[in-house]
Amino acid sequence: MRYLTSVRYIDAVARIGSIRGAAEALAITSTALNRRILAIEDELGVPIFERLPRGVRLNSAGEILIHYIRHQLSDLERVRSQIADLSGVRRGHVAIACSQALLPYFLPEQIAAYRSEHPQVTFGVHLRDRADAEAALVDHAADLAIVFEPVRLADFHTLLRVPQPVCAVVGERHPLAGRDILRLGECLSYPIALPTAHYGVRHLLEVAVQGSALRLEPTVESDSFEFLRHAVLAESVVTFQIPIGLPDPDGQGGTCRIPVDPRDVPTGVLYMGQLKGRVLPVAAARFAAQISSALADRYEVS
Amino acid sequence: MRYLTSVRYIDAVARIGSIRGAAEALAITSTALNRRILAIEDELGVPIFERLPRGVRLNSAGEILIHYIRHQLSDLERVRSQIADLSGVRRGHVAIACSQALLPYFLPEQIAAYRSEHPQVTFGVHLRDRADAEAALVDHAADLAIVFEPVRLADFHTLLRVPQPVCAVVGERHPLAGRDILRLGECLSYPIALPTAHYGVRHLLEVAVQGSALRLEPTVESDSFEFLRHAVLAESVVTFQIPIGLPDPDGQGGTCRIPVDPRDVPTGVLYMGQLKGRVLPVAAARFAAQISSALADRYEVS
DNA sequence: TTCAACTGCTGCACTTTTTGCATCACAGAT
DNA sequence: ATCTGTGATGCAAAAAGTGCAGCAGTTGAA
Repeated sequence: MRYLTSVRYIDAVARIGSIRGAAEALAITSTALNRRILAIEDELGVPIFERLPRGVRLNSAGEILIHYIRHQLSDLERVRSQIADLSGVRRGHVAIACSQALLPYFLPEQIAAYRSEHPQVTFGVHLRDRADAEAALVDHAADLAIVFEPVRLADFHTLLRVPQPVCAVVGERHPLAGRDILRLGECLSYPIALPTAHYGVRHLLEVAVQGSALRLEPTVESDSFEFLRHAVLAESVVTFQIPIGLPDPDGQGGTCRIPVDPRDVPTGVLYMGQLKGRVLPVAAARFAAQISSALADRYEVS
Repeated sequence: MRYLTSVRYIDAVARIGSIRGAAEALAITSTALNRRILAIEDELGVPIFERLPRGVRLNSAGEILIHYIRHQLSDLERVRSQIADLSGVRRGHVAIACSQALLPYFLPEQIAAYRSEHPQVTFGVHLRDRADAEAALVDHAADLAIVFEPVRLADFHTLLRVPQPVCAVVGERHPLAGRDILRLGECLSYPIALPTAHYGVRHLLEVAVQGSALRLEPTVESDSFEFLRHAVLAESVVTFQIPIGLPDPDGQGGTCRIPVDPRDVPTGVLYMGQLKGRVLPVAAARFAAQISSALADRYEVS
């Protein structure tokens, strides 16, 4: 929609933090962009950017305005997708911010399934930790967030909660392989590979050993869940992940998942949510519904 | 804001129902307006108006769009007023849809009080019956609605409820004058003047006589509360109104109000509310707060 | 029917707005 | 002091929007 170019420009300048930089990204000259901003500030009667030696930054009036602008822009997307829906075609774009566990198996399958029904819908999948995922919702960079054990929930409207017990993952020739359930102590008697500190699984494990005689002494640490899953194939270590990030229990490629006794490690929760107060575009809402039902089939949800 | 001219035009066309008519109202030529609409429809990919022999009307895509547009326009007003508030000046416009009872005393006083504090704020006061007041909220023609006993509350978010017992109003020389409380039967033994059927007070009275031996046989009917108040001065009739629409009990100009026993006539409720899900501009929100506290001082509120 | 009055739409000339180039003034980093 | 980055501005070209006159179509009354 042409008539919103000015506000798109403001959004870009706010994100990029410099008029010249945003101009380049928008493929126009800085002159045109600068003039549009001056014009808007003139109409508004107050400046919305403070000019710094290294660029511009929103002032408080600008902060108010940018919230309005981003709502306006994403509402327009919703309206367009609703209107497209009227004529039978479902189109649109769904932007998802999620944690690593969703990347290898779950989301690719779900997106493929959705796109086979509605090929006009495009997807964006962005890896974000818990705090950044909520931030992405707030500045409308994402429609949906799927995160494990989120910290704060101020602007987060929960659509779904899925319990995810922490599972030990071992190679199929590891001594623990084939067990039905494990006590945490058993796992920790072998060399372990852990995600780095700020991830949800690590947090749950830290909580678990708190006040017990057990200690977490990882031989390998990584911020890549994919690396950890492959580490158990390469050497005889135990790592911990949540079910949704693991391959199907049948026919898995050489790894073995065993739930850890919930008496030792509290069960984590995976949350799907959206920005509080926002109305999602048709495509995003329907995709969220699909995810909900897919998760309900696999796990107990609430 | 210049950049919203196109959507303002669409709003006008939708309200007026004809391009040429709207063009005249907007002080431009029909050519320009027509072209803007064609351009928007072109960008959107679908028409938003259906062309009728006598003008245009929104189609279903247009209905979706107009909701978005009106939200956008009124949100901009809120943003502007919030930004103005940052610099200390409270400006803006408050549009109120209300029933007749608010017009003679209450609203003029309240608006005068508010404007003495914030002269930059302008007001619009629109007489609407209960259904139309809610419609005015929905299409953003009003920020606040103050109505008596509203019928449906689908898009209405109640901000305040004030009980308003039905009062008999008589001239100061009427036989009933000076009483503290009246039974309905006493009133109906005199000639009565009533509001026409669809008003709240009339409705409460109709309910009251339902299934009793009493009957409402008005000698005068009017849709003007002002006329009814003056009727009791001109001849010896009894009429019925709610307290907020009556002059101060002390020093009133020749009329006398006496509550009707609530055992006979159920107490009505005055509602103040806004459009559900909307965030009001600063001025409207503060005015609503002032009204709330003013009413809380006078009546029991909930 | 016939005609007037209304509708939305369109080609062309004109006006207004927006854009881009070259340049300036300023602030921090080197 | 120099250099590199920033946003702002005068001026001319390009683009977008506007108004006039006139088109085709429908409705409703004579």
